[in-house]
Parts: sequence; C-alpha cells; structure tokens
Amino acid sequence: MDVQVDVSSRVPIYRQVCDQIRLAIALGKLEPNDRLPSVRELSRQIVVNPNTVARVYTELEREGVLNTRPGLGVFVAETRSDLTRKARREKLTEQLNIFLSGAVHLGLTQDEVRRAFEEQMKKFQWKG
Amino acid sequence: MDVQVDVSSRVPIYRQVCDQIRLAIALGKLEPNDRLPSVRELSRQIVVNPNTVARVYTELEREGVLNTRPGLGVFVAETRSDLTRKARREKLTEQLNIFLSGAVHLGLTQDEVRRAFEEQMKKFQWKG
Amino acid sequence: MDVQVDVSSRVPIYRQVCDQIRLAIALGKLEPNDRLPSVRELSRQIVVNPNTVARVYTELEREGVLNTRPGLGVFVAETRSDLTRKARREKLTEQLNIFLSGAVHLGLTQDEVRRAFEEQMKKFQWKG
Amino acid sequence: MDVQVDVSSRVPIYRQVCDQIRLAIALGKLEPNDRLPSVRELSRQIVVNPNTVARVYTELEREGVLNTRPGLGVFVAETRSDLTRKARREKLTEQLNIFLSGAVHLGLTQDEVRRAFEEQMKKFQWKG
DNA sequence: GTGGTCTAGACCACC
DNA sequence: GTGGTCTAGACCACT
Repeated sequence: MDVQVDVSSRVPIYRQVCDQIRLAIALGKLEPNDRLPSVRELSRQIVVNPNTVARVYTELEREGVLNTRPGLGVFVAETRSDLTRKARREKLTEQLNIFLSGAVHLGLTQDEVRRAFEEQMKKFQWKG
Repeated sequence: MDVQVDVSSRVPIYRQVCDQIRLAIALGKLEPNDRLPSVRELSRQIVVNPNTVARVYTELEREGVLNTRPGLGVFVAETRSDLTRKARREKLTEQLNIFLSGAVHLGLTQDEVRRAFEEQMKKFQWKG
Repeated sequence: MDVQVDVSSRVPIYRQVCDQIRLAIALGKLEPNDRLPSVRELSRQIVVNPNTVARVYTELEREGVLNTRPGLGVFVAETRSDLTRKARREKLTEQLNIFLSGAVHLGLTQDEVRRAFEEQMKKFQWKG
Repeated sequence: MDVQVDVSSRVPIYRQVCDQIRLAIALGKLEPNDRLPSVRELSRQIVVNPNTVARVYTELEREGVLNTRPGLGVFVAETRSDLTRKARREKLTEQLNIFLSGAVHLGLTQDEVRRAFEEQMKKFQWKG
C-alpha cells in the first residue's frame, strides 16, 4: 500500500485516498480479506490527520468496498453488488461520458484513447 | 445549445454548465468561432443565477476554451493544447484508472465495458 | 422538524438524528423537495456540534434520502431504489427478525405486536 | 446451539452472539434451565476469543436472561420482565417506527411488508 | 448566507 | 492495540 497525496490538488485529500484504494483493489493489488494499514499508521505515513483517514475508511465501508472488524482493523470486503442490472448500466454510461468528454478535451485521437483503454483494461481484475 | 441543470445533483451548478459546454464542443455541436448565448440569455434559459453563468464563462475563458470579444459576445476559441504530449497521456491514464476501478466494482465483465465504450465513443467528435 | 436528542443514550447522536429524519420522511411529515434546517440552525437547535449535524446530512445524502444544493441548503430527495428486488426482500427479512426478536424479548404476545404493527403502519406513506 | 459469527459485519462480535442467544430463547430453541456451552467450549466452536464469550455471558446475566450456577455452568433464566407495561409498549412503538421507515424507504408496498411480517412472526416463540 | 473539508485533540468501545 | 464518536475552530467553494 503506497498512497500518494497531492495537497496542492483541488481534489480533496480523502477523495484522492479513496480513489487510490479502490484502484488498488480493482487492480488486484489488494485482495478480499487483506488487512489495510491502521488509521493511525496510514495517517502517519501520508502525513494527514487521522480523522481524514478514518473518513476514507468509513466511506469505503459504506460503499461495501471495505469492512472493519472492531479492535482488529480494516479489511478488503468480498465483492458484491446489490444494484439492478439497469442501474449498473446507467452508472457505467454516465461515468463513460465523463471520461470520454475529458479525453476529447485533451485533444487526443480516437485511436490513442482506444489503445490506452485496451492496454489499461488488461491490468484489472475482471469478473467474468 | 441546450443545457440541462440538475439541481438535485451534488455536482455544483457552475461545473455542470462548464462540463456541458465542454462536452458540446467535444461532440462538435459547437465549433470554433460559434457565438454562445449572452450571460443574461443563458441564465434565463436554464433558470440559474446570472452570476453563476458569468462565472462559467470566466472560467472557460481562463481555460482557453472560450474567448470574449467585448461588445460582441462570447465565442468558442480555436482549439489549442498547452499540455505536452506526455502530460496528456498521463492525465488520460489517470482518468482511465478511476473509470475502470468503478466499472470493476460494479461487477461488470470486460466485454460489457468494452461494448459500452465502443458504443459511446461513436457519439463524440474526435480530432484525428 | 423537531428533533430530540438523548445524550445519555448509548446510541450515537448522529444515528439518533438520522433515524428521526428518516422517520419524518417515511411518515410524510417531510416531503420531497422540502428544505431541512441548515447545519448551523439545527446544530444550535439541538445543541450539538455543527460537524455532527453535517455528518448526518452527508450520510443521508449518500443513502439517497437527502440531497444538498450548494449554497442553498439540504433538501428531501425524490425516492428511488437501485436495489434488486431480491436484495430488498433480504434486507426486509433481516430487519424484521431483529425487530421481532426484540418484541419477543419484551415479553409481549403475538396479538399485542400485531395490533401495534397494524396501527403504526397506517401512519406511514406507502408506495403502492 | 449453533451460533454463526460474521466477522465482516459492522456489528460487534459480542453483540452478534448476544443477539443470537436472545433470539434462540425467543424462538424457543433454548428453554428456561437449559444449560449453555461453557465459555471455552463456545469460544472454540465459533472461533472467537474466550474473553469475548465471557463478556457475552456476563452481559446476558446482568440483563437477567442467563444465570450462572458456580461449578455447574450457565443456564437460561426463568423469563421475567422488569419493565412496566407502558414502558414496554413505548419501546415496541419506537422499534416499530425504525423498522417501518426502513421498509418505506426500500420502496415496498404495505402488502408486501404485511405478508413478510405474518410469515416471520410464525417462526417465533410467543408468550401468550 | 449555505455546505464541504481538514486539523487537533479528547473519550469510549472492542479485542 | 484497534476503530468510532464528538467537539472546537479554521478555511474554502458555491449561490
């Protein structure tokens, strides 16, 4: 678990950390039942207030990504999805549009984006 | 130019409008040197405080997406890109990773995501 | 909106407030698009730290019960449910078992509980 | 006595065990004067720290649900109720309200909830 | 004015 | 040791 925080970014710290933990899990760098660093440990490591880290863990627990075992620590949860198929497709399209409109705005070509997409996709842990 | 504002979204209104204007340009619905509605016009149209619209235009001008010709109105700027090729690729990868971790967590398969990706990509106006 | 907080309870304050707001909505005392008191207002009213109230609002927003319009305040959201039918039935049964085992433990009879159930149920705003 | 502990739940282990013992009594699976497994026995069986089991028994004894006969073991107490009739009705209504607001928010109809209620109620061991 | 984020530091419950 | 909750107070972004 190496987490990088950019304090000068406009993205809130707790969001940066959330994103990185989600990413690590999606990439398979963290697997179900792996233990994460303790709140105090991680807060020392990335030089951030313990409350901020606690907030990250709380938030990811509510999302079902992590779960905490009182007195033991915080662990990666088993994956599950309560969402309907339709809701999931909608969320996907929504996220996709945000991503693609950013890509267009960067002035990249369709092929560049497709290549990057295919390349990155290999690195993730897919379901099927 | 039809802009839809969702007041019940957690995304700030000014950002929603910014994103939609950028998107319209990315999709080719707005082309360089097209004139945008005036601040008052647009604020009436989408039922939003004029200050908020003014801010949107200021911000997009600062980004180099729009430019104001005093007395004439606000226009779509010629596309240009300040970012180096390398910086743009890095930004792309970063956004891609956030998008893909979300997709993995939704429990979708690689094929489902790829299909949605190809389908949505058609709708955008690419450079190359 | 009258909210009662019992500081001597073992139930955390933020949870007491959450429960009462959810209840008010379920009873139809608060309807979609009604505005809630501001964070500072409610925190003064119930004599609790503003952060605690902010936490309540954040949590209920994540649940989809409320949504906040930046600069304007916090509002009751339109109801929606992304959950699958199966997930909803499971949650219902789970909550029901907790409730019923509490009721048995109180030493009440089946009829007493059924009567209370039918009586309270009338007061809520049901979907069908 | 089969007790299932879900370590990935946010409910503390000791409460899970307490709840399940109370539930077993409510369902009539355990009757007054039945003997429970010893602390060591149960802790081995459910793979939990013996201290945690000891705490469960202490707590349930304090509540009057169990009682310890030194040298003999731990037994289910005779049912008794300290609460006044009025206090019990109030507690019932309070729990009912929390349960029903959850049910409303799940988007279920009155009939669905009533059917689930009647079905689950059969499984419990009532007083009257 | 509104809510959102972060820090600092305290106390409690759980194992 | 672990995380959870609450307070106090600061600063920022949005309308």
